[in-house]
Amino acid sequence: MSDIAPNRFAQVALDVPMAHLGASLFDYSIAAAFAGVVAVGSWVVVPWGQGRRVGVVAGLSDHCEIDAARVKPLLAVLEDAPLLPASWLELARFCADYYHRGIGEVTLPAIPKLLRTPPSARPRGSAFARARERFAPPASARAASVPPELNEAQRSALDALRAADGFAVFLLHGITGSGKTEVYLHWLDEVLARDARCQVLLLVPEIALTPQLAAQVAARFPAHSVAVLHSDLADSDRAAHWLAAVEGRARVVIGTRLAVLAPLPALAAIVVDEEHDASYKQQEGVRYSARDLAIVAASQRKVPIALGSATPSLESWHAARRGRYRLLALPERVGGAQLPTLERVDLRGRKLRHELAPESIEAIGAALARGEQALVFINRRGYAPVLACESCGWLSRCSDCSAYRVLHRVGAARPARYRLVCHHCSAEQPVPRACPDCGNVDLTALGRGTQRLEEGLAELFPGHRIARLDRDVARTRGAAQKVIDAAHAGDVDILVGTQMLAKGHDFRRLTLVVAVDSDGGLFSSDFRAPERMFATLMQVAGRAGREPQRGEAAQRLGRVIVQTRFPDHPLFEYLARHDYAGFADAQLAERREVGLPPYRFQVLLRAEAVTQAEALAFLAQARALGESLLPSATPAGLARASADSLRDGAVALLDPVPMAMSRLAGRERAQLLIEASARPPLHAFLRAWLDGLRELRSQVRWQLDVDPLEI
DNA sequence: AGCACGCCGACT
DNA sequence: GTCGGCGTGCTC
Repeated sequence: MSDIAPNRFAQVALDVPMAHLGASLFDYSIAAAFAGVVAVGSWVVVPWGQGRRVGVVAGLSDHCEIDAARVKPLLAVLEDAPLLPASWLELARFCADYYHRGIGEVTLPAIPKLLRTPPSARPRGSAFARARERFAPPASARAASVPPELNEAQRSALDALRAADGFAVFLLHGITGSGKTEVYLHWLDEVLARDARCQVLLLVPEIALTPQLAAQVAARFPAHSVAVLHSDLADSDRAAHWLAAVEGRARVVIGTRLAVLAPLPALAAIVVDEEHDASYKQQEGVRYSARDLAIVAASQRKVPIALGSATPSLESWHAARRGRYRLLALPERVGGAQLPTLERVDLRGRKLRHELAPESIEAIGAALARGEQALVFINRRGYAPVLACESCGWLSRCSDCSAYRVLHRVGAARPARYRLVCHHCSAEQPVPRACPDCGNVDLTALGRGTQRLEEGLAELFPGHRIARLDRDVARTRGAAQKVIDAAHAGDVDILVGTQMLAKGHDFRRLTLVVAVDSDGGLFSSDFRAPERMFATLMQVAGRAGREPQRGEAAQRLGRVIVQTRFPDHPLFEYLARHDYAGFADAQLAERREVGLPPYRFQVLLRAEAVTQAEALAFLAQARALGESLLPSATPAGLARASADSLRDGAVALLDPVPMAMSRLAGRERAQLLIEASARPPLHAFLRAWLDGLRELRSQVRWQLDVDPLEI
């Protein structure tokens, strides 16, 4: 067996926060005692500086890269731990390469903390044994549920999915209420039945909002154990569910973006629900897109993947239009329900009461009179976005961010108590008794958020039950669910809230949706703002009038009122026609015209420092370095206009600029945009550039964001 | 990021 | 005479 020299060194992946160093693979020598035990995928304990750490063996070799004198020996192999599959290391390697981070920065954070603590630092006994013992799949909320009959469109989507052999990407475009979830569940059920050991992965944007989803899935798959993975789990539960997934004991894994990096040895199919949702993109550390990684995983594992949405991301829509993804359409609501009608209310020159136009107030009153529910949507939490002194012009600016502190009502005490809160750095302060600049005691709350709207609605509709749902309400464990349950039970007449209300809840008595301020995304400097706004409004609108109510032959038609100052904006035309495809195609045409994703690939180099000048100086230096690495055919000082005509394969570095939120938590931030028309030359450039940037040894903190969502 | 080692002010 | 300020440099 061994005419080959034995492997004497292990390349160990460690999570060492040395971004500027670049590497995260370290060589350790393997003592004879471990020679037969250590394999690629083993968990090992290694010395690190003064202490010890758990790492993952990513490679074995008979020689090492550094001075033999510096190499230290492996201290232990965790034999109780499951061998991490090669397929997982392959995905992690892709992730590390694509996002230009160390393999250890990708692999180790994907492992629950409890399982990667060096054994000596833990109480006696194995963390693995405890985690195995602890695993308890979510209890199904009700008895095994009977799958509902599928309609024709759902059946033909299911037919396409079940015919998939090997890797294929499906984009399931289903309007709100068209029963996408049923299609996934039927499909996954069939996949699980085909092979008694295989596993399926279901990714959702925010599991914390829908704890009932796990119960629903558990009820549909009573024969299979379900593991749930998201960041709100207690450490011990996270370890238990993760281990059950890795060891193949859990056959259904449902989770948020972090679940895409769970090692699933027998993966057979993936679903990404609400694939357009921005929360799939990690916004700190390794800034990966879980949706994109899920597609890579499916491709590497040669399994089918379904992306579902009523408003797909333009990236996915484009891929479907090009034929790279297979488009499956669910154009109708289940049960023959009609889509709501959409009306625009022109706010220009109107007298508003509590931010509501007379038409909106009248419509809410009419819905209430019929015993129906209304939803009032406003994407701004708190009481008022800013506190102002009208005599001297003082505004409640945050001392650490380029933003205003938002006036928040705190507690339920009477009279009301308030605080000023920064939504960016979370800094809080009491409301000043008088203007800090001029001493004026009459400070004015400008504008309205969810809390003030709730107050206004109580005044407009006395005697009606009003409930609010936003991130502030959801902060209390179980509170969001309580509001949702109350709404379902019919104990709420008017729901007020942010987009949190838009996600996936069916309120059967809800027939009216009022979007209070819909203009935020129309003229934003962020080119993705219209896409996000369209998706949010479409989703909120989709809450209205979904299914015929009990004892009713026909469904009551839902009604959506959009309050706007730009009623003629094309976005609303598409929205009124429920024409996602028209909107998406128009947006794509614009993006192609000006050279934006998905026609162009973008990467951001972000920098933060004590002063804006330092951050910009670093980026200027980085840019000069970058220009020197590019072929001379690319002229230095390329401006946006000429970047539009980026020739094939070229990479362009734009001017460093302060970020839109230039100051955050006391640090000044700036960024430099890199654009390219093809990925391979872009990534080749980035590799060379990053080597140079690390050499700069700058004191400025910097990071790369590949495929940034917010610019 | 930690946590060393390494040279200059106020204390038992 | 020491305890300790945080400046720079390393971790296979």
